Amino acid sequence: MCNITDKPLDKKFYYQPTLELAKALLGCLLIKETPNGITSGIIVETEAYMGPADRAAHSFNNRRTMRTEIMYGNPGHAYTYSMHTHCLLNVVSGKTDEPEAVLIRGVEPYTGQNLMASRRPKAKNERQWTNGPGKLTKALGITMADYGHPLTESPLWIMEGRKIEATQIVSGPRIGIDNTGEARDYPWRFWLKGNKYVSK
DNA sequence: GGCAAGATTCCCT
DNA sequence: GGGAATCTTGCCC
Repeated sequence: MCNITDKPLDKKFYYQPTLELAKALLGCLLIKETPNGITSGIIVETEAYMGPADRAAHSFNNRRTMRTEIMYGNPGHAYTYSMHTHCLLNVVSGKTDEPEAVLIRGVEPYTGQNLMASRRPKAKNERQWTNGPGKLTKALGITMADYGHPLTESPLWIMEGRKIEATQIVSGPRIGIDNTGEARDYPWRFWLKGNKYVSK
C-alpha cells in the first residue's frame, strides 16, 4: 500500500476546499514520532468545520482568540483542542483568514500497534485503540504540544496512503454538536463505508 | 482570580 | 443511558 519512509503530502494538498479536503484525507496515513517509537494510522473518518458561517465551529462568527488563531493562518497545520481529559486533532484548511478545519475522528492502526496498546490500557480490543477523536490522539501520542505544528514535517505528518474510490465514501451529520441550531444537521461528516474504526 | 462550558471517554447506578 | 472525570479556554454570566 505505502511505505512509511515516503514523503509527506505537499503543502499544495491542503489548499483545496475544506469539504474536498475532508474527503481527500480519507485513506491518508497519519504518522507521529515520539521518543518511544513511531505510530501511524489510516484516516477513516473526518468532519469539516466551515468557519464563520458554521455555528458548530470554534471560529463561528469570526471569533478570533488564542485558541482559534492557528485556523486564521495557512492550511496544513495541526489545530489541537483540549476537551475534558482528552485532546482532539484538526487539520487547518482554508487560506489565510478563512478559519476552517477538518477534525480527524477515526483512524485504522497501521504501524506501532504494540505502542498503541500500551498507551490505551483501557481498550478491550484493537478497535477501541483509535475509533474516536480522543482515542486516536492518545494512541498516537498527539498532545497540545503539537498545536500549530506543520503537517508536512516530522514528528507529526500526513502522507499518501490507501487509494479510496469515491463509492467507498459516505457522509452524514456531525457528532456531538447537538446544541448548535441548524448547523447540527449539515452532512459534513465523512467516513469509509463499513470500516470498523469509524467512531459510530 | 474565578467559574462555567466543552467537536469526549469511561464506568456504573 | 446517565453522570463523573478533570483540563484548557474564554469571559466576567
